[in-house]
Amino acid sequence: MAAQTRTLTSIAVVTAFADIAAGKPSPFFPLACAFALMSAPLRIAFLGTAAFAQPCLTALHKSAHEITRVYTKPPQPAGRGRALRASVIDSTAQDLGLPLSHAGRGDALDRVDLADCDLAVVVAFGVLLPPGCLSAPRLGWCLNVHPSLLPHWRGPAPIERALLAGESHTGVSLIRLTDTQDAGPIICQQRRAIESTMTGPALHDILAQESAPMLLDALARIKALTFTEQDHAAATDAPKITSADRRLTWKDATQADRIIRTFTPRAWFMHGTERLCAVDAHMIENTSTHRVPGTVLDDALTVACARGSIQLKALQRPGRAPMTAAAFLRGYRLPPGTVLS
RNA sequence: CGCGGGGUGGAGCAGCUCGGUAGCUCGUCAGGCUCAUAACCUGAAGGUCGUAGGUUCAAAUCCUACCCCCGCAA
Repeated sequence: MAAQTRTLTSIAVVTAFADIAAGKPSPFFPLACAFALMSAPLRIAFLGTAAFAQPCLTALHKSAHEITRVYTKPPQPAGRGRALRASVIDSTAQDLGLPLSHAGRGDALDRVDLADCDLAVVVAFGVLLPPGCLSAPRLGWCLNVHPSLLPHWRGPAPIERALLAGESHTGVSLIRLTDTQDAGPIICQQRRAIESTMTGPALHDILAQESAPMLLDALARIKALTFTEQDHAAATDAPKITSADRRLTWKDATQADRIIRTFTPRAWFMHGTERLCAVDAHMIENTSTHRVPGTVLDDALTVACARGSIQLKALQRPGRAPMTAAAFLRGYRLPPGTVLS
């Protein structure tokens, strides 16, 4: 495939130039331009860690481009028991048989050598690249995939922040890396509507899937790409998610619904000393209950909020599996009048 | 060795501290009531109590090891 493309390009270009040199219009000229713009396969270094990066890595591997090396964060203590766990990209790269290096904070990052590739593609890497790396690839820059419509939601949690803010749209941006996080000039963006029932994990997967063809398309046009400076004045922040962000407050049913959808199944609240997770819910609009926010209103687990109310459809208590409200109530007392906090 | 919870008929749970006949809310099946029903009444089927050892006259319950599931925190 790579060889064929190169050969066709050569033939078209040579023929076109021969014609032009001979002083006659060439029918091959447009073809030559097309092939030249399409460009040959690239040698690419891939830097990624989180699951969001997986579709991009897989797509690159299937494409004509050559992945010179995959860089990912070293295995970190994670999960129960704090055993070392390899990143998603770590295991994916191994499955695909790609050359793999670990690069984390500090000196491990110095081992990132981008001089051997045409371009570095950075997706959900989780580590800021040292300034020296940014221009190291042969093309002189690094490409970053970011799951938001930059300059909105710069930072580590753009998907969640967009959903929590009740945005009607978000999307994926391809940018050139600069020394300021997520502030580089934009190559292209793809908008994506956020339906009222969208959940965080679903949106994450959708954007991850959609980013792969965007990336391939940009690589195919690599020599014709244009860079548009971000409107820095319009930038918004998407800080890391904390446990407090996932807690329900019963202030506003709309906001409670967003929190549950964004963080399902990890949105939580307290019942006495028990910490319960709200897995799924249905917002009930325009109901002014005048009850203490957090009060259970009926046998169907409708909970009063200061504004509106919300019905919990599925929940989970610590140590137990998630279950429907009906199943939950069979073994857990949560009668009307109970106040949750 | 980060902290912690759990595994009991098909579902969700109680029982374990203090060993002594398998319990609750449902579901399923059969029958009844009803114009009718997801409602109500009556009855029935269905369980090696995660696995393997140990202690004991006797283990869901106490002891040991192992398997599986989950929450927190990172």
